[in-house]
Amino acid sequence: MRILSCRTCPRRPTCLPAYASGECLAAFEDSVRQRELPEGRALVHQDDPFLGYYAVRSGALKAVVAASDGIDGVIMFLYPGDIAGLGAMTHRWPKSLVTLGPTRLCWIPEHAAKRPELAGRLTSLIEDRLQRMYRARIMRTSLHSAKRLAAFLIDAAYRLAHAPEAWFELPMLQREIASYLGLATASTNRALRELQQ
Amino acid sequence: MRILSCRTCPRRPTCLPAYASGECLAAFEDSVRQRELPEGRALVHQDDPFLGYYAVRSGALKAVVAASDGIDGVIMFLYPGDIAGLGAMTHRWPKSLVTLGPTRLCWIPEHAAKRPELAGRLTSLIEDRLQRMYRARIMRTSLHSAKRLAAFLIDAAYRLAHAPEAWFELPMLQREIASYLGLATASTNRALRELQQ
DNA sequence: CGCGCATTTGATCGAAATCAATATTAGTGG
DNA sequence: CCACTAATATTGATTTCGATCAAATGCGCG
Repeated sequence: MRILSCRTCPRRPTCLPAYASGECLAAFEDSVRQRELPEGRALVHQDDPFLGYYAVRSGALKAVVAASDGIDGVIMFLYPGDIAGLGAMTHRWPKSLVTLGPTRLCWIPEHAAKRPELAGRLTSLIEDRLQRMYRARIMRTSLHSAKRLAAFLIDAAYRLAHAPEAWFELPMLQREIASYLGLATASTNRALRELQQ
Repeated sequence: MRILSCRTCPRRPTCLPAYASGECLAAFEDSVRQRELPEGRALVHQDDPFLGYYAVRSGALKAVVAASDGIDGVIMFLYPGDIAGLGAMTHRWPKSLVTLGPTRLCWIPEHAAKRPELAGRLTSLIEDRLQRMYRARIMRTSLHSAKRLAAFLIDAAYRLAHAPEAWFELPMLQREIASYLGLATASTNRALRELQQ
């Protein structure tokens, strides 16, 4: 009996085997391994050797980089449906990944992702990521704190609220949002309550 | 007689066919087309359909995006050896590309870049781009104006000064640097002369 | 309960935006 | 080759935003 099934996985549309089927999908499923982590654990550390991708099934993670001068910053958040490792495969992990809560993941070994049938899909996932970074970049350089935060929240809502609920929970701390947005925690807080009116 | 030869191209190490040889390289060369543009021309416009990559042989370009509210910003600069289109291929060009001076390019049609022998190379180019964006992102959120400008200049020097000269020319205007760094033109200017001492 | 951590809030300060005015450069046509 | 023009660069004065510092409040947990 197979513990894990991509066939029935609700996140398949955003995952690597989105369009895979038949033999290819079966082989893929067999090489994927599930993993579960509690809050505050490092899934990978910066400069760890890259061995495979991780697909987020539930929970969330932050990507943290330590800059040269000791400043460390949150450069992105990974939500369910996201794939970690898209910028790492050639060499090493460029950032650490830390869980923001209990998190379930699928580990996709590199050889499974590199199947020729999936090459196009992998490329398009990386491109999507690149485009998302472009958009995030504009928002971060051209908007002031309140609007910047608003843009962050809209993005988070879009990616976190899978059910069309009227509310959703943010898995990260305000200080982590602040680091991500390049603001002080105090400013972030003020912007937040300003938006709450 | 072949007008264009990747074999002898000094930029091949950073280009798509870096490690290609023999038959593959010959076929690649045959499908590439050269193109030359004067200053201030748009190579592609935002949302144009994507038909292929462009490798910069000489000159430079800026990548400009028009945000929703009319603000347009310079997202990146392309220097000789860079490849344009790494974030576009699935759909459309996410940004406009405008020459900053007379610029020579190689157009690489999509089918040529998608040759299976080059798949790995293409992926690693996209990853390099992604990593560069990560690094640029840290620098932009964690540094103040003078250091931010310094980081930009170091990057530009590294990518522009192919001959180990003691100086090099920046192909873009100060206002474009300002847009790229998310500063006012006045602040950029002040930071520049502060660095000049 | 009390400790540690996160959030909230206030007061102050500084960096950079903005506004505004010149200087410099480049480009154009006479 | 020289006005004339437009665009860019430079510089100063002022203001605004957000960082920083500091203190208080709230909260979860052993």
